[in-house]
Amino acid sequence: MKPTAKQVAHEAGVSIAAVSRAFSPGSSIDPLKRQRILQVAAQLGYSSPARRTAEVISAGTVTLVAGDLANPFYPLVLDTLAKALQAVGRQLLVYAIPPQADMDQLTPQILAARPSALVVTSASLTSGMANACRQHGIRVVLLNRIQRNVRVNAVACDNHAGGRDAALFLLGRGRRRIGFIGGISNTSTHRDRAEGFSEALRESGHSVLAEGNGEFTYRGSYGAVLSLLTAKNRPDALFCCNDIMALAAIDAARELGLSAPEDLSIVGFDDIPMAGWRSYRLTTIRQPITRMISEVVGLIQASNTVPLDETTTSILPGKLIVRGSA
Amino acid sequence: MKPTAKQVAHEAGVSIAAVSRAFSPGSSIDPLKRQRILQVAAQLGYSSPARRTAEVISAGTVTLVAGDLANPFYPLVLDTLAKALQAVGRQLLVYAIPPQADMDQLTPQILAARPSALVVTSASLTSGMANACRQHGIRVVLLNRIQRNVRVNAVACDNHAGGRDAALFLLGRGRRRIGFIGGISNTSTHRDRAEGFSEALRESGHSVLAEGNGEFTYRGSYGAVLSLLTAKNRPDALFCCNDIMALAAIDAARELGLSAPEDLSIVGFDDIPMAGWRSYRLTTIRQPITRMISEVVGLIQASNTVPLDETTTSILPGKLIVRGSA
DNA sequence: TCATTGCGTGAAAAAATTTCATGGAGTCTG
DNA sequence: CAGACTCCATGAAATTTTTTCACGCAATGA
Repeated sequence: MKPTAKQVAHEAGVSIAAVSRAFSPGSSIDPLKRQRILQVAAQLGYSSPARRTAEVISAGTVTLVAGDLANPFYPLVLDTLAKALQAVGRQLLVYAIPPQADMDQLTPQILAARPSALVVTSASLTSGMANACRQHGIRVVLLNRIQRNVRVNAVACDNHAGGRDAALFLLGRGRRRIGFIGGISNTSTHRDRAEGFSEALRESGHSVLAEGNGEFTYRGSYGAVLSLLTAKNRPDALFCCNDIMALAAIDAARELGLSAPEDLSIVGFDDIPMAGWRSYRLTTIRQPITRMISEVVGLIQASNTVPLDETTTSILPGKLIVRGSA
Repeated sequence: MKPTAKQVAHEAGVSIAAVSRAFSPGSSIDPLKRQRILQVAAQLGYSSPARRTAEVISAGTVTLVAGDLANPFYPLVLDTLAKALQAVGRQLLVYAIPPQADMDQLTPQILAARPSALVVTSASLTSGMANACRQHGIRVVLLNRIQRNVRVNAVACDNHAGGRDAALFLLGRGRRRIGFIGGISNTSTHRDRAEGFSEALRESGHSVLAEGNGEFTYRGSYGAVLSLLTAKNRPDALFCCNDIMALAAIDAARELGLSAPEDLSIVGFDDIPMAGWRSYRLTTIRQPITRMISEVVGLIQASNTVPLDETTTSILPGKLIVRGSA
């Protein structure tokens, strides 16, 4: 009836001991053999007792690998995700990793906990990690990160269109000397927003006047904007790759006695709570967090019906929220 | 040499099967008997394989039960804690629970994951939970929460002294019509800060002019401050129980054409990153997050040497950071 | 009062893990 | 380059643990 290690051993042509070892992390066994055994075991639906315990422990838990919690957008994501999972009877575990840390170092730990799914918002998912997850039957969802070289699920805001919208809006406001404050250049959020933005400008016969690197932080953006605004050919508009950088831009402008929207227009991206605060009234592209999280939860919940290697990419439209800053 | 279930069974006067069952969650066994077996097992240093697996899984992991992630102070805590734990080779798991959710519902899930320690920053720890943790050998540290009815470790900023400092500072600035914007009244952070504040005023022969309830949120505070500032006897100073409420106070004042520090002084509590932003320059009491987290990590690391029922309460001094708002 | 149901229990069967002895691949050493 | 040595993977067997099974006891309901 219930599959046993003996059956798996027979099927895989190895000893029972080998099967046991395949399921005990850290025991001495050829990785290839382990892989073969685990595959056979998966086919027969076999789990070792230890594995079953682990499954019970982690039943219904989802692991979030989050970086850059200094950006208020991500606590917001964390909060929303936690609540959404709660609503479907699941729990959220968070690995908060420092921005520069290597995700591969975390891999064993994350896999050992056997989450039913992995949601990644940190910088990058290595393909090694992705493969390891596939092998262990862990569904992976990239949130607000698109990675073309790896076959995983992804949910993101339409960053490209958002960038376009920002450009068209600024042009519509009559701005022509338009600057751009970027984040970290090898992230998809930066790349897509930047591309959409400059593409739309180009199509309208314009181009990006000046560029600064704000590193996705307040401080980074503040400095970058100060130098952009004190340069010879001062921009009359700035599109910032995320909201904290846009808020920093407003503050940097104020430092120079300039104010938005009179002296320059400023547009952000994310729509974090502070964007609506009275001292900023930031015009920004709102990411549809609730819908994004719904998608993520949907993908996770589909675990039972949809095969693991059938991956989906959801690109949800953002929305331009016009407030006072542009 | 290594203790076995047989020995435990003999010692406890039960069958081997019973020992096995005691270690499998959800199996049919008298809770009292389970408890007795677990106790004997602990004495002999026995763990079932399943339990050992669980221990490996959760080795070095600390669970953070966090509420109110909308207050940027807590993501900051989360971030700092994650990095501190990383530095000592541990990992951080976060249960993000909605502010109003019942922690007792989470208890089984949290205990099943067998974290080596539990850090709680959410509203309240029930004594049932605390007892369950003690029984399972899980060290509990309350962070920024003091609870006198439960014997657990606690690390917090000296909220009482912080409240006093705020009061004395405002008096020193010549303010006399001093208002207070509170958070949620049954939290120790609210209570201690409010008490320290009004106590210091009283000792100097003054008193709190008016009180508003900001519910620890921007929106709540904004409304409360608006009504306080449009009332007959307008305060010339406000002490807000945390920083987002203080930032809301500055914004509400601006809405009425008033500005800090000219028309009124505003002091916050926490020193979140936004407090230093140019548009606010909030004078506030800085919580020593790094030191607090060090203490927390120290308490967790002491697991091996210090007995579980020896609890410590660390109250660390905050520091008044004078910026522009008062 | 008497089924009936559900739960806890130990003995025994079944299953899994660990130990042990072995052999082969790689590596250092003379 | 041979020989000794180490390291690690491996299956058989011993050991340990889990699960099944049958039973007994208490609570529930007709």
